[in-house]
Parts: sequence; C-alpha cells; structure tokens
Amino acid sequence: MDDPTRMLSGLTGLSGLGQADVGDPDAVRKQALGQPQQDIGDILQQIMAITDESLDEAQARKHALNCHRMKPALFSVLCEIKEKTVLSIRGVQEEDPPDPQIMRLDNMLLAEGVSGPEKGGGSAAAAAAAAAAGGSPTDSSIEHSDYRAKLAQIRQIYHSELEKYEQACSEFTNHVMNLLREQSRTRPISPKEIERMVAIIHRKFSSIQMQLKQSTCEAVMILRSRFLDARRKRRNFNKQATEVLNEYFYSHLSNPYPSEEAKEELAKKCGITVSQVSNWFGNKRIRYKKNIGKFQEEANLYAVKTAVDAASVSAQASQANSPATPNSGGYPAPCYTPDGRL
DNA sequence: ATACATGATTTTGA
DNA sequence: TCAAAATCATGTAT
Repeated sequence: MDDPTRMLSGLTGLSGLGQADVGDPDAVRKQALGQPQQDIGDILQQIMAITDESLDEAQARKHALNCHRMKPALFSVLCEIKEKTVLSIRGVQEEDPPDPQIMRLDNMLLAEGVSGPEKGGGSAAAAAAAAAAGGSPTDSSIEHSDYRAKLAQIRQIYHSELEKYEQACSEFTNHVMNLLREQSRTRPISPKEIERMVAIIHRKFSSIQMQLKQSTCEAVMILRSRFLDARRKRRNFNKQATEVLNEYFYSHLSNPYPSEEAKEELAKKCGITVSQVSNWFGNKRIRYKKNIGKFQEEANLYAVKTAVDAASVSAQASQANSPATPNSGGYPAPCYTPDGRL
C-alpha cells in the first residue's frame, strides 16, 4: 500500500478500450508510419522510464510527452494494441458471487447484536433467552449487565475498526482514481478499467474486513461461552428442594427412576425444571452407587424421616403398626448398623 | 489455598 | 433414545 503507482501499473495494463477523444486510429497511424522509427522508440522509452522516476520528475516528463508531436499517434497505437490484447484477456476475471462465508459472518454478527442497529434488539433478545434458560432473575440480570458491557466493548471496537477500514478504502480508491485519470492523458484507460480497478481494491479491503469480522465473531463466541454456559453459573438447589428430591430417591431406592409425571411433580415442588430433576437423579444414582458407604448416613436419615412421616400418617389414620423402610432390590441394599458402618 | 460437593454437559454403550 | 459414566466448572466448607 506504500506504493500505489507500482500496483497501478501492474493492474491496469490489462484491459480497457482507448478513450473517446482518440479519434480515428487509422488516420493517425498513417501519420505515425511516416515518421522515423527512432522517434517512437524514444517516446516509448520515456514512457517506460516514468514508472522508475520520482513523482516530480515524472510529472515534468509527462508534461513533455503530452506536448510531443507524436503523442496522438502513439496514443492511438496503444489503444489499438490494448483493444486486441483485451479481447484475449476478457472474461478471465469476471464477477464472483458474494462470498458465502462473509455472509455467514455478517449474519452471525447481526444475530449477536454486534453489527446492525444500536444496542437494543440483539442484547434484549439475548437477555430474554438467558432469562428463559433459567436461573434467578437477579443473578441473570447482574451477570447480564456484565455480559452486555463486554459485548458493547466488542461492538465499539468492531465499529471503529470497520470505519477505519472503510475510510482507508475510500481514500485509497480516490487516490487511485485520481492517478488513473492523470495517467489517462498519456495512455488509454477506459472507464471500465477504472471500475475494475476499484473493484479489485474493494475486494482487497473486504478481505481485510472479513478478518476483522472473523475475529470479532470469535471474541463474541468466547464471551458467550464465558457468560452463558450454564455450568459457569451453577447454583446449588435450595435445602428444601434437595430434601424433596432425596426423599423421593431414598424412598424409591429399589428403583430410583421417577416417571415423567413424577419428575414433573418433583420439578414443580422444587421450583426447578424437569431436566434439572433428571440431572439430579442421574447424578444421584451414579454417585450413590459409586460410594454407598458415603451415603449411608443420608440414606438412614431419609429412611427414618419417611418412616416417621408414614407412621404419623398411618397413626392418624388407623393406629396401624409401623411400616418398614421401602427398601428392596435394585441397588445393593445398605445394611444399617447403629454406628453407621456397613 | 485446598479438597470436596454438586449441578450441567459430554461421551459412551445398549 | 435413554441412562451410565466421565468430565467440567463452579460452590462451599475447612
């Protein structure tokens, strides 16, 4: 980017027709053919030399060339040659369709509320989603202000960078277009050629933009996983909830697999979701099985509790004899001893 | 600071 | 597709 002139000479020599003000090429050529070869060689030499000179030197030489009597003739020859070569080159680099990857990134950024209209829509939606996902409202709102702040930060960086790129792009485009216009006085450059040049520049810049978008997406994803991953905001269930769950577990120790309906009821009683109930039972089963000894005390506690409950209920009902602990089969029955050993 | 407890997710196996 | 098992990431007690 530090030497636009070189890039220009490399890219613009490819295509385009002569300019409209060239006039009839044949007529001019006849004139040209009448001149000594020496002249044309000389002019060409000078034109080639322009690219190697400093801008000031080139400026002076360009002016000299413009005033040269052979200039119109040479110009027309260049036009003609160019027209011929361009036929074989045309179609080599036609329009490519909008990059699907950049579209994907755009959509993602839009969905995350990074790009698009000012804060509101995106973050509000995210907040709603987080709230729906569970967790107490206060927690999620506290964590969410943090999340939103970070997101806003990313958003701000993204926009300022994007703006910078856009500005640089348009500046560079302008610069190049001016140069091309300037050069079009000494060599034929069609509007179409300029157009193509601009397109090339834009492609280059958009590939830079894509990198920006990509890294922004990455940052947002990391942020999301940092804040929205349920594991990271785990809260223990309250005592009453665990009590209810444990009660069910130990009173169904022979088959601690609550049905869907039972789960729903437990969920309602505990103020948690059905899948949380499922998680709890899954964890409880495996951990109980893994170390029955460790849970012995707890098991006894709940056995006694349910026994007492049942006793009081049945006592109320009919003064019946005390019910046995409902423990039979399934998991290895914990063998109760008064001191808690197996 | 550390180890252990616990809810959630991921992997694995039937 | 469900549950077990393994694992993760945090909460909590010491």
